[in-house]
Amino acid sequence: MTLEQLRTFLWVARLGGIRRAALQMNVSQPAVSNRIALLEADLGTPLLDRSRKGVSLTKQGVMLSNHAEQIMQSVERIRAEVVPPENMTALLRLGVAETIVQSWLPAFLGRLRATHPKVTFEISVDISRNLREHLFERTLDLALMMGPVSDYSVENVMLPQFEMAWFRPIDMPRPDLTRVPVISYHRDTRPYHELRTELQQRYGNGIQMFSSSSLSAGFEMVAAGLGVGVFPRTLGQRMQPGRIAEFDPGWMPTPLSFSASYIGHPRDALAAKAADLAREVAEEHARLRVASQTARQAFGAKD
Amino acid sequence: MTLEQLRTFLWVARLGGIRRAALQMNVSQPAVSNRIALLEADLGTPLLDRSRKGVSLTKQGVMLSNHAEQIMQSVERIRAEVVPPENMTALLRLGVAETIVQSWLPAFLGRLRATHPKVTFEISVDISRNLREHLFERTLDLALMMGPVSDYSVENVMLPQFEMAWFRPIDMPRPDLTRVPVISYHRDTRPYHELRTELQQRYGNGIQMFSSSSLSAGFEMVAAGLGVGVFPRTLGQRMQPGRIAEFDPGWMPTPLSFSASYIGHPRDALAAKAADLAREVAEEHARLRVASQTARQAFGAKD
DNA sequence: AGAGGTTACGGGCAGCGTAAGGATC
DNA sequence: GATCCTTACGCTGCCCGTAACCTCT
Repeated sequence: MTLEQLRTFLWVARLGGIRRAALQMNVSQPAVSNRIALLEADLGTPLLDRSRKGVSLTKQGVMLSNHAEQIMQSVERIRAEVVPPENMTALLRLGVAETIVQSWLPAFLGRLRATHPKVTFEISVDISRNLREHLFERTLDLALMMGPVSDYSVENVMLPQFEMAWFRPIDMPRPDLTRVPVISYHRDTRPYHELRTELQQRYGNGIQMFSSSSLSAGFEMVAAGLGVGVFPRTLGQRMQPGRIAEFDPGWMPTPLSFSASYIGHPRDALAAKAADLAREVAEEHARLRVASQTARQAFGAKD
Repeated sequence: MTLEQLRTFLWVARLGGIRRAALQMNVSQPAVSNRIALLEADLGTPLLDRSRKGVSLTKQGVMLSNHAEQIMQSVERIRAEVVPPENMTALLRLGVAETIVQSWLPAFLGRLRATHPKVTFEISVDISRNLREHLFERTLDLALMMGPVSDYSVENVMLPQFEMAWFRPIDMPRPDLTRVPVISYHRDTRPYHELRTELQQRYGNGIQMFSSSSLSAGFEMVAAGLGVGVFPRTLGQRMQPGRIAEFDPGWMPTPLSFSASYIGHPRDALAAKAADLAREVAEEHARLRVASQTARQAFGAKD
């Protein structure tokens, strides 16, 4: 019996197929077949029922999987507790929503890199819907996205919310929402849809909306006078300083709720640690923003 | 990280030396060295402190050993619960006191062989003192011996006691203990010493004792008229039928207490199972003996 | 026919034992 | 110098991937 055999067996059990496990583990399908065969020979009992399409566990297979899960949990704990963070060598496939990229992602990566210098990153920026999908496909280890993901298999660490604000071009003092386009997030995102619903309720169907999958492009459009924007307040403070200004049409969209989400089963200790660090950094960032915002408001009042 | 590395690490930790672990595991000493080195490289942290004679665990080593113990416990449970007994292939090094050999060992081996046909035995018959020693040296997996062994590392399953009885040659109606030798167990056993002390207290130093490391030889000596014997009652009933008889000099030695003892750490599931089976068989055997003895007494009374 | 699993087979490399080389008492 | 561990170095054998084969729907 080897850990590799047990790990392989668990993937076969979880995914319900040798083929799928092989794909997941980046090895050939016969290799997986062989590992299972060796494990069965070692234990002297069949573990898989190969009668139907794919495979299912035998009674012994079920018992084994329980104990094997325990073992893998202990292994994870070893990797998390015994290995000093600065010697952790791993790959963290990180999915990030653009709002995060534009706010505290650099700070987060810096901190993570400082404590875990040997961990390599693979960062993909995408809309939360796709990130969630990749998380389920297990092609992402951790997603910093609009959340939480309400699925039993996913662990969510809640992050500070982002308050939304209206932005106008600096030379458009009193925008009329029924006449200028409203620019916001990508069409397939939740804030876009909430905004659209709200706008329709308030102003009817005449509202024109532009969506941008790039936040900086969205801000650029506002700055260029193409329309008004609905974006997180903290982003507006630095994306186009001097070219845009906040305004208040009388109502605000609901704040954006974010989470650091990762698959809980099998648990990835690094992802869990990184998620906690993300919360830490994000909360610091939120405090700083509030402080600087207060300062700015104070300054603005004087101005 | 492999199970073999963890298992090796635990032996090194337990025995406090790479050399000792290698000896225990029947591999070369550099092989153990290398396994530890690989494990340390994998975890990116030293696990052993090699400054002094032998080795001691670092802080990380202690943490690892806790988790590794957990893992090995799970592995043991797999071997015990998932593997069907009839497919268990293992070596059970069994140490047996001769009293057991002469009473229920055959029945025990038969039952064990029936439930665990693929387990091979290595049986050594010796006096309990030596069996205990070999248990500590880990050259025995299970000892059926006079017990219990009062050491924190040893698990004891208590077995039925053996009542002692006095035996005389059939043609020596009223033996005089001050004039005929008393024959019993080997000189280095507890019953021999208890008997000797008791005899000295009752009859003074004039008593002559013969000891035999072989029970059948002891009985043979009694049958041949060399002296009287003190042996378990149930054995006398069949060792020399017709040539010896019980008699009562007015007092009886204390019964012999037996146990099935095995090392509890690391736990050997097969040894534990076998110990339970031993208790079962021994208790059945005791019940049968009592029954046949009652029958015989009834017959004797009629005779 | 195609999806999913097993068997067959050559090749690479992980890990073993032997033997020699430090370090520490 | 004795004891204990590490390093060096061939060699074996395990396990992988490729390819062909089997077996269901």
